[in-house]
Amino acid sequence: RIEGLKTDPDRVGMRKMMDIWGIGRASAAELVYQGYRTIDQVRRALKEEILDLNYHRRVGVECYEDFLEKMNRTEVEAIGEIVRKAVLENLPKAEVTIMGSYRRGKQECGDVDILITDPSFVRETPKGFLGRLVTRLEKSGSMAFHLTNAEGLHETGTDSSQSPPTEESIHSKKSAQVLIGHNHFSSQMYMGVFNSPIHAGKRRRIDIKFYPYRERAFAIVFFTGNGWFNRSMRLWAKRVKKMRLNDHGLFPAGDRHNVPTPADRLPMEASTESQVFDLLGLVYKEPHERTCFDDVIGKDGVRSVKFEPSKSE
DNA sequence: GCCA
DNA sequence: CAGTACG
DNA sequence: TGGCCGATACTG
Repeated sequence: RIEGLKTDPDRVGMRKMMDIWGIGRASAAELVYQGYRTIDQVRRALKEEILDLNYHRRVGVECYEDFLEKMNRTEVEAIGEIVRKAVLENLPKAEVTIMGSYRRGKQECGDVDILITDPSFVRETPKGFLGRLVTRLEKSGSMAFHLTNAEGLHETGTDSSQSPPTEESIHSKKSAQVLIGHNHFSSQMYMGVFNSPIHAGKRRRIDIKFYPYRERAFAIVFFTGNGWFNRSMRLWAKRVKKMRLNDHGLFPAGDRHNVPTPADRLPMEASTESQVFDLLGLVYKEPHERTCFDDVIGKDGVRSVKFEPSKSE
């Protein structure tokens, strides 16, 4: 099925299918192979039960147009404010900040990214907080759909609050992944759909993440982006500094013996973005300057970057 | 699909 | 595990 | 032309 689908209509169809949240290359190719090239064809097939999609994808289809629409900063701020209030009700000392393209100063934003930290939670996050937060937002009518099941989210398995996309269930499977290997950093992340407080009926994508206070500098860098800037920065960290960067910290690259569990190998400490750049020997860039791969520049040096592919290992 |  | 997502 | 981040996080 990866064969002769090279015609233009197929390319266009692929494009459209991939515009559905939750549909990537593989699934789009499959849909096109099955003859679906427009959102209306998908909706019709869904209604006639000729086609079946999982819950998250049904939400994606349901909100297709809304998700392709951009928001202005005022709307993003309005949504951020609603979330901030809800957070402060329970954690009065929490810091709630709008990240993503909004923080980079863009006039038009595709979604709302919210970072939550609290000086009271230095190395952990309040268990189940995000789930409870979202449940409250749901009760007050702000949440339209959930795209992840944050722990602490209205337990009762299949909930009735979600009506729209053909009902079914969302049973949360307590995957046996609770072994080692997980729980390393203990952050909380949530992805969902918010009812616009500005444009009635419009649904907006929202991501909310709660990080331990001591990880905040790294979390801020990550959540500010943009994506290419992050990738470039991580590549620099690995190739030039022999370290590994992610949203939880900057760590010395582990050897093969060392098998250091993230918990064991202590990360470099940083409490501000500037410190993260310093640790990496990079010229500090304001959020609005982080627009592409080449915006990552070494302090003492001209080279934008071309960090050698370090042939070995 | 993006970019060196 | 593959697929998708986030920046 | 050929690589391409994250010991990412989540779902099924």
